[in-house]
Amino acid sequence: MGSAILKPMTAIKNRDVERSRGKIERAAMKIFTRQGYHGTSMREIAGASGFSIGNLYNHYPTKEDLFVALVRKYEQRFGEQRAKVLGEIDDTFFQPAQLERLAAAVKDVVTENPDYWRLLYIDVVEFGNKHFAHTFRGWSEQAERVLGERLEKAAARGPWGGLTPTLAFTMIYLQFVTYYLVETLFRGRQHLGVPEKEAVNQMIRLFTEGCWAGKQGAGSTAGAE
Amino acid sequence: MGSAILKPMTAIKNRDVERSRGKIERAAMKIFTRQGYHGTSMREIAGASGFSIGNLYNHYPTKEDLFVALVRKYEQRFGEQRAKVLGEIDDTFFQPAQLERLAAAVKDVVTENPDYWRLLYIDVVEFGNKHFAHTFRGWSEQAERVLGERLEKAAARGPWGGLTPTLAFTMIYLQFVTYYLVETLFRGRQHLGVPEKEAVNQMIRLFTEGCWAGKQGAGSTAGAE
DNA sequence: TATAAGAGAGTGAACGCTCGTTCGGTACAT
DNA sequence: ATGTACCGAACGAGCGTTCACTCTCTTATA
Repeated sequence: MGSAILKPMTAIKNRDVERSRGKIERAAMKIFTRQGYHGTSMREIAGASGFSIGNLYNHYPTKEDLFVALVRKYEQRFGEQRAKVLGEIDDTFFQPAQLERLAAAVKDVVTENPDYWRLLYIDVVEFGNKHFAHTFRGWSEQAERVLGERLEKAAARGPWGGLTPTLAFTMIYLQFVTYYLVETLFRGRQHLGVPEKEAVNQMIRLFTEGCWAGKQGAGSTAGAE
Repeated sequence: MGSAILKPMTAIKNRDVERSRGKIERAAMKIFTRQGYHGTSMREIAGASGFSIGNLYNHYPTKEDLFVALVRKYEQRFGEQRAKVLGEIDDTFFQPAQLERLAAAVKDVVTENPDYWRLLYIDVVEFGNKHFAHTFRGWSEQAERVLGERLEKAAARGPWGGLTPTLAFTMIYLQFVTYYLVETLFRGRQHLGVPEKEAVNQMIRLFTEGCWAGKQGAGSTAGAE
């Protein structure tokens, strides 16, 4: 109670502290994601952020605590960006034009946050996925929460057979993520052998129309030979 | 020529050398993939392999050379395994039953080689993808080479619209890989919210039948409500 | 209003330790 | 004798972390 009156300084100071931590974390992120956790020294981070080694330990008890701070910060930032992108999609998810928009959105989210994925990979190989594991549990529940109502409306619009709309959407989303991850982070320029536009086109066609020539009605409409 | 006669020892010795290197590389792989490149010391590798530090340098000029040897070895091993699995698939690729077999095969390849993927992630974050980048270029060309004839036969069997069989197959393959990678390496147990069997079932359904309720003939054949 | 006391951001030398790598050496097969 | 797989102490550099310190504000007291 009344802490704002008893300590008016904290409000001003906190802004400086946050600015310093921002500087430190920006520098740390840059180096960690390019050299890995064990390949990065506190001295490098200190030098790049413009602070002394000692001061780093005023803000973060250990090197790992600094790393964890980065994980939390960029996890939240990425989560917000993803939620924003998914929020802008209307309930016509599965129409080709809408999937094209989804692909473009995924491209932005993936290519604008390469360091988020690098952080994830660092955690996987150097910490046994200790800090990120929770992200991958209940992924579809998250999708359900964010897209639930709209997906139900989409589901009511057509025949779905045994296909679950939420699952279908998550799989399509994942396919786009994988495509752009390989293209950017793994430097597989045109890894599918065709330009991006064509690759996306093909993915959408596959997802919307399917590829099974033997499907119920198709066999009779086109010559098999 | 005649080196086998001039140097009979080398043949015998080489076997010992290969056995030693095998021991070293097995130990190195285990530690590298659990702690990253910079998080692993030559002393640890020496201890785990049962050799001295000095002897490691008789076989590998530097620590990075040892790492590169691992990359080449396991890249080849993984490539062979993948080729074997793909070779066993007959030319009815896109039938649900066949895709189910493909999913099972991908599951084996992914879950039996988690360290291959860890090595890849290490290279991405600690070496800027220096050693693995070439793997991701011309991926579909590789698929074309391995599956070419069979895919052409499959292509001749049905109507494909604008869909390229090779691309379709690669995308399906990638989707399965992604699914099992997330399940095993990223510990996202049932990350799609349903058991594996159901998830694979849904993926296959999506790929074979598509999900677009508005597709040409579907509206009239099934009740939309 | 002037001032002493306190809190805490920032510093960098120093500590104990581990790192990758080197090198003089042994043991043994040819 | 020659070559080589193997050893392990030693080297210089660099690591994460600590600590005694300064400087700048805020707050309490006179």
